[in-house]
Amino acid sequence: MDSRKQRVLEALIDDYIATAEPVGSRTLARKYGLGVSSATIRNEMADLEELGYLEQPHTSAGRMPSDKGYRYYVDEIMRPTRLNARDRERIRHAYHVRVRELHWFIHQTARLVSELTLYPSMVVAPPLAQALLVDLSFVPLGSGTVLMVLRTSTGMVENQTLAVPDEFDADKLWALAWDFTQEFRGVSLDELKNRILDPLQGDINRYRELWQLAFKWVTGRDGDDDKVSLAGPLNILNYPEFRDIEKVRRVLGFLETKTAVELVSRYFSDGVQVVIGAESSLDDIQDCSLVTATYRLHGSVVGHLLVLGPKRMQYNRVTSIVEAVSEELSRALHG
Amino acid sequence: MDSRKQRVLEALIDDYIATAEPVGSRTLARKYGLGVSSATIRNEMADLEELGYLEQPHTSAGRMPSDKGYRYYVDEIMRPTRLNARDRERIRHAYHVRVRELHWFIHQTARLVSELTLYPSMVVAPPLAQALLVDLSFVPLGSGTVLMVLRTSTGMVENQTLAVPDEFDADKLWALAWDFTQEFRGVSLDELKNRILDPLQGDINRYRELWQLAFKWVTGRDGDDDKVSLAGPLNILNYPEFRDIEKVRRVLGFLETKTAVELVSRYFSDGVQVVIGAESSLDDIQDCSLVTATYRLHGSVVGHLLVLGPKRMQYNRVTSIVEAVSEELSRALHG
DNA sequence: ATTTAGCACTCGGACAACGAGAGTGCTAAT
DNA sequence: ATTAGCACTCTCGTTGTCCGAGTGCTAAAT
Repeated sequence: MDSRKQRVLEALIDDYIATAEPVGSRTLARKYGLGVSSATIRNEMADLEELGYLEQPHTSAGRMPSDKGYRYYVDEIMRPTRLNARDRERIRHAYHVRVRELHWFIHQTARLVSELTLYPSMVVAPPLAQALLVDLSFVPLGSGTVLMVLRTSTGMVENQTLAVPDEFDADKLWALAWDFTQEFRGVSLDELKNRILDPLQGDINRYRELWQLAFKWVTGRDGDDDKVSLAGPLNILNYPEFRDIEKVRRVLGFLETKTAVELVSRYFSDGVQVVIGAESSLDDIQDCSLVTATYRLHGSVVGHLLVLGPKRMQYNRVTSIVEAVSEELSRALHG
Repeated sequence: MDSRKQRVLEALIDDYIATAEPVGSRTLARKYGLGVSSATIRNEMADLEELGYLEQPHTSAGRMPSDKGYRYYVDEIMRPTRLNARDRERIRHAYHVRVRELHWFIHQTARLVSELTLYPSMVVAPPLAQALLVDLSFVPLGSGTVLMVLRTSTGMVENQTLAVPDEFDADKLWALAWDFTQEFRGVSLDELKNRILDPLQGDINRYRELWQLAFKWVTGRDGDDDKVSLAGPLNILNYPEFRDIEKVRRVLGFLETKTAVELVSRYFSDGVQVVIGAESSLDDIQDCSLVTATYRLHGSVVGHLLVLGPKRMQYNRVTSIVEAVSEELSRALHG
């Protein structure tokens, strides 16, 4: 792979990304200043194909990048672009608000990323199972309902209104929450699940039912509702590779069922990762690429951020965006 | 419109609903026991077309119902079907849970309806603007954050975590919430917006900033986030009329932007309503029908429920489902 | 030893011609 | 009033043809 081959590959991928059409030698010679004739390029292309970087949909068509070609492009050729001032500003100011709710951050981030990239984007919240319980409190709302508020070490504040069997006054509830917190502070929700619910003694006994409700609620929080925020799914309809309704169904279905959560935990390591086509080994998104990044809370990786698009994705722009946003998000969560 | 025409129209619509193909006279004569020959039916069909109930995509095709035809079918011909035991059970048990969160009910309902009908479904929560403030409370979460909890007369419990300027202890917060509640109880959020924020005096003055935050939060709640729950949008991909990506984009876009909220308030009256095609005068869903219903809280209508599908919708089944669910939901909210 | 011009070849897509099939409307017979 | 029969119309799928884009190869040029 000499440097001219690289330049040919780069030009071809750039063109294919822009047009979604197989690229021929003539086009390449004309539009990109490669300084050689189309015949020479033809030879180079034949070589690149033999090496596995390009493929041909059929004999007399131009060539398009293979997964391996994209991989080489992403790893070796592509240089990160600097985002324009407008986008940088947008990212910088995205989190300047009073709201401190983790869900809000997640949601906001997904929207921001999908609007900047024009691809669908998902943000995965810190997995609750690994979070440690910080405290639990109850807020009496009257008429037999109570608001339970759970705080965890990942900064999540989850809450839910429940119907409770008896009326409780504020003091009783306060005492109960206190006891609960004392009992379980610092325990991970995952581990909590395996705790046997001690038969309660003494004073506490009267609150058994509420205690049990709380326990059940706290440990039952891993239904992945709300843990993932999806934005801009319809963006994929703008790309010609999704003209086929079956593909749309697969991809949107994939996004909707949030299989991505599981997937993303596989590309867990820090930093920006690119997954191209079949590399994900997920049938539904064989024709897609993903760009993922992690974000941090107090220095440790707690969640992921993900962009899904056609393989013909603007990798350099997307990776830049994803990197900038994940950094800004980590910074915002820290403060 | 004699009774035989009615029967022909009914058979034709039933067939068209089942097949999505224009129906010819021969098919009608063969599959439905109308007791007359295809020639007779042909004459009837010609009449029905002249009356505006049917239309022909082109000369030598069968016929399909026009909007007017569907309208007649819905209003005059169709008889409600009794749901099967399984579905009835499903609806009856849908709300047997301890969770008392309005959002949960909304979400659950949307899912239930879309799964039963196999069409996309939306549920619109009670408009906050018209709700009256019942009370506001603050829960200190430590490290400069506070959870604000708002209760309204529509049973909504909204809450949000905010970063606050100073540390507050529980007593101060309690006092502040008490004052806030005293000041504004019974005021609708809409009206509250027009209240001038009295310059605070005396003791309260110290909390000015938190007070303002709370006020801003309470009155700023009508961004329609969360007010609408959408389920099963991808169901439309199962119907052949949405083979075309442009239509899909329009309809999913319509659902995503939640224009439906505004639309639905126009069909506000109680009970189950059917809107067919152009009747909605919304370009994006010209090829769709909607079935809407209202649900009640303590006897008065507070929200809506909506199913969107192709005009070729199973009107009788959908109306039955929507009716049963909205009743069950009202019942559940009442308790 | 590379590069390039030239040329024959291949393949898909667009287009027209065509026939089959479905369905109609009309007329005449029942 | 109904129905059988028939000519007519229109769509859709198939087939054949042509065109253009693009290739690979060979031979000439640098």
